[in-house]
Amino acid sequence: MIDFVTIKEVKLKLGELCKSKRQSYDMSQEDLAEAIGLSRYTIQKFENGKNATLDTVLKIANHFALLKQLKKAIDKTIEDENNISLY
Amino acid sequence: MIDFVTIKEVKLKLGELCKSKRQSYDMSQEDLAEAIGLSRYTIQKFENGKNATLDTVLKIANHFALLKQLKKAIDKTIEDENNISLY
DNA sequence: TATAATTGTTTATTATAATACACAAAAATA
DNA sequence: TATTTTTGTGTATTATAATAAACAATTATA
Repeated sequence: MIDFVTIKEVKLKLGELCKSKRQSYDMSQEDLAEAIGLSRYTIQKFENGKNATLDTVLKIANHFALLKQLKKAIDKTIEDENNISLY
Repeated sequence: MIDFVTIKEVKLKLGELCKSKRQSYDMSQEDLAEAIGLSRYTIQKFENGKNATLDTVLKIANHFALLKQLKKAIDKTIEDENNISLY
């Protein structure tokens, strides 16, 4: 399995997720921006795969109730780190 | 289940994950910084839960081969969005 | 315990994300 | 089709993340 994932790809995916969630809530970019105290331009850029700050990403994730899921994933990754493979 | 997860918590968790991965590879902050072309100060701040850019986070994730896992998680979240609950 | 390595912290500077406008293009809707 | 809404894009300014360098405080190791 030789499928590389690039940083750019992930940024585009994150933007896609934001757009997908936002539309499911019937919100415009303006609505979302206002709801979480960011400018529409920041949302606009994020949804199109541009660089952003962690705070921006997490504010969006928080608004769409994704923080718990994210924390769990991080916890699991840390735990996996400690369990040395038995094989 | 009323367990809130805050943005600050997640940032601290991400820093913890970075430190955990880094140490498992027997790298110092300086080693990691050099390996991915960032300054040690940037790694230092990230590991201690400060704000960072998405690029910084993804460069670190990429170095520890976590991008594929991340992309999968995003894809799954997007898919879940489209599958309206059947219950 | 002395030495070396790593981490934490400070200051000044540079690069860039975020903001606030405005306006055009595109999409939705009346 | 006309009107409204939403999205995309540009420019200038502000806020702040990233860098670089030095030094103190810890932690590891000889």
